[in-house]
Amino acid sequence: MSTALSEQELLRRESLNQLRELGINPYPADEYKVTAFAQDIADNFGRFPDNYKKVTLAGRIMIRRIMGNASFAELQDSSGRIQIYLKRDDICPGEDKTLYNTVFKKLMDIGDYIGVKGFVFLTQTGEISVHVQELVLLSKALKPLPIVRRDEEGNIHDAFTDPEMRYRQRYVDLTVNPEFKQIFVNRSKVISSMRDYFNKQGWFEVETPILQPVHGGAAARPFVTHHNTLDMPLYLRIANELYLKRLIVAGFDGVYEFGKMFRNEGMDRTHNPEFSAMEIYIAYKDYIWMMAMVEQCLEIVARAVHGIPVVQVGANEINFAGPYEKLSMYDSIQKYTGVDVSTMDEAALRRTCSELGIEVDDTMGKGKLIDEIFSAKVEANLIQPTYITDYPIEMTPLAKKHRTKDGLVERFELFINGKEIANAYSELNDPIDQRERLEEQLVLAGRGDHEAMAMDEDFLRALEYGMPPTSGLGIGIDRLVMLMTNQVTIQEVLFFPQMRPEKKAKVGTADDFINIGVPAEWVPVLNKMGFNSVEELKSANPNKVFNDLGGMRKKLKLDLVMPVKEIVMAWFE
RNA sequence: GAUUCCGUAGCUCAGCUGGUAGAGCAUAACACUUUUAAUGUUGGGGUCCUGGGUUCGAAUCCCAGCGGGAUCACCA
Repeated sequence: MSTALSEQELLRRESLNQLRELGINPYPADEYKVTAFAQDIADNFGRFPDNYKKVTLAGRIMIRRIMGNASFAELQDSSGRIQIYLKRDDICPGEDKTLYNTVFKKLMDIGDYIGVKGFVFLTQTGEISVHVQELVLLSKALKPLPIVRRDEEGNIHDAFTDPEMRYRQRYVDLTVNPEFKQIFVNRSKVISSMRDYFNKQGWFEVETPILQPVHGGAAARPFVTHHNTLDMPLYLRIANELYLKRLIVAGFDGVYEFGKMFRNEGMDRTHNPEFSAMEIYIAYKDYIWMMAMVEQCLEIVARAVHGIPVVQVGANEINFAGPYEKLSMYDSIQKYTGVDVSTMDEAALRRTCSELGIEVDDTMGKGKLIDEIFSAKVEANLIQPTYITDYPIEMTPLAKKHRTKDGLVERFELFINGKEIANAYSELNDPIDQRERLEEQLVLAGRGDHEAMAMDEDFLRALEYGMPPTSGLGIGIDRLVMLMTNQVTIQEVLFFPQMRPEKKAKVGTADDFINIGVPAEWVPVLNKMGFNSVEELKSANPNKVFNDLGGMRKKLKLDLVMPVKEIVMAWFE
C-alpha cells in the first residue's frame, strides 16, 4: 500500500536521486565503526578530555542550525544527543565544497543517519560538541519526523503525544521521545533479574506449546486457529500451567517459563489480547514457602530497577521488601464490608451481593459470587503488597484442598496497588480429586459460564502417574512492569500494543502505475496531481494529464526527463 | 458493549452566531564562520477523517460510518 506523498516526501526523494547522481550511496552496506557515544562524552569529557581527541559517532540528525559556512547540528544516537559543529573548510579541505554546500546543507534532512569523525571540544557558550572532520551519510530518511523541541529550561514544545500515533508508530515515538525507552529498559531489567534469581536457585527455564489442542490452566476465552495438515482446531494458550506440571511429573524439581498468553477478551488500559506471564513450579514446596520466595524475588526486582525496594507508584510508595501482609479471603471481605461470608450458601451470597449493590447473574456459582464481592469491595484497598489466602474451592479447580480448613484451597493472590500481580497454589496432585474438580467446571460450563475450564485427559493421565507435592506461581509481567515503571496503561509497557487496523487509504500502489507503463519516478508526481489510483488516472483527459505533467515538473522543479506524448497516451489504453 | 470527547498542513494547534482555511515549528530560496527553541527576509504546502442531509453557501449545524482518547461494563 502506498499513499500520496506530501511535498516534503517528494523533496526528500528528489534529494535521494541527487545524492546518487553525486556518486553517494544513500544506503551504504559497509560497517561503520563507532568509537564513542553521546552520553559517555557528556558524562566524561570534562574529566578526561584527552580520551576524546579522536571520536567516531553515528546517529540521526535531529536539529540543524545552519549559519553560512559553519553549522551546528544535534546528533542523536542510542545513548542520547550531542551537538556537532561542521565547518565548511574542515569537512571540505580542498577546492570542492560540494560535501558541505550541497550534501550537508541541501540534501541531508532531519532524521537522516550520518556518521561523523572528529574531536570533542567546548564551544564558546560552553557546550560539549564534536568538531566534525569527516561526514558520511549512513541512511537517508524519506519521511519527515515530527519535530519536538526543548528549550533551555527543558520545556517541551510541540510534544508528540497522540497515543494513536505513538502506539502505531512506536519507532517514531521512541525516536522523538527517547525518554520512553527507559520504560522498556526497565521492563528488560524486571525480566532479567527474575530469570537470574531463578537460575541461581537451580531452576530450569523451559518452553511449552503455545498452540494447544485443549486450552487449559485458566478461565478465559481462547483464540482459535486451525491446523491444515492435522485438520483440527488449535487454541492459542490462555495459560501454560498444565504443561509445566507435566514437566514436574517428568522429574524436574523446578521449571519456569516466561511467555506470551492469549485471551480473547476485552481490551483496556490493563488488558491486551496477548500479554506476558511468568509461571514457575517447584517440587516439594507449598504455598507458604512460595510466599517467602515471592517476597525475596520482588525485592530483587525492585532493587534491580530502582536500587532500593521502595517504588513510587502514582501517589503511593510501595515497599517491595517482605514480609507482606497476609489476609484470608473471608477475613478480607469481613474487614472491608463487615460481612462474614464464610458460612453462607449460594442463596445467602446472592442476597449479600444485592445488599452490597453488586450485580450478579444466574451463571455464577458460589465461588464466583464471593469473587465478585471481593473484586468490588476489597481489591482497591490493597495498596501495599498483600497476600490474600485460602480461596473457596469452587473458584480454584487446580489448587489443593486446604490442609485444615474445609471448603477452601491452598491458594494466595498477591495484590499491589489495588491490582492482582501474582497467583499461587499448593498444586493439586490428587488425580481423582482433580478429575472431579474439572467435572464440576464442566457443569458450570453447562450453565453458560464460557470461562469454565475444559477437561484435559492427558493432564489427568500425567497426574495418575504421580506428581510430587508442588507449589506453583504465576506473575503477570506486564502489570509488574507497570508497577515498577509507574505506568497506568499496559500500552505504555508494550512496544506494540494491539490496535485496530489502520483505515486503508484508497490509493493504488506504485506498482499499479508502473504496470501500465508509468515510469517509477513519475508516480509520486501523478499522486501529487490527485491521481491516487490507476482508475482515477484513466478517467482523466489524456491531453490534460500530459500538459499538467509538464506543469508539475516545472512547479516542483523536478529534474526528470519528460515522457514523450506517445508514452503518456499509452497509459490510457 | 455503553456514555462522552476528539479527528484541520509533515508535527503541535487556532478557526466565534455558517460566508472560499490560519499560526508556530518543519520545508524551499537568499544571507550569516561558536549557534543552541539560532536569527533575518521571501515563498510553497490542505480530500478541514469518510459518506449523506439542511442551506444560496458547511471545517463549522444534523444523521450515519471509520479511527482514537477518557469513564463505565466485561475480564480471577
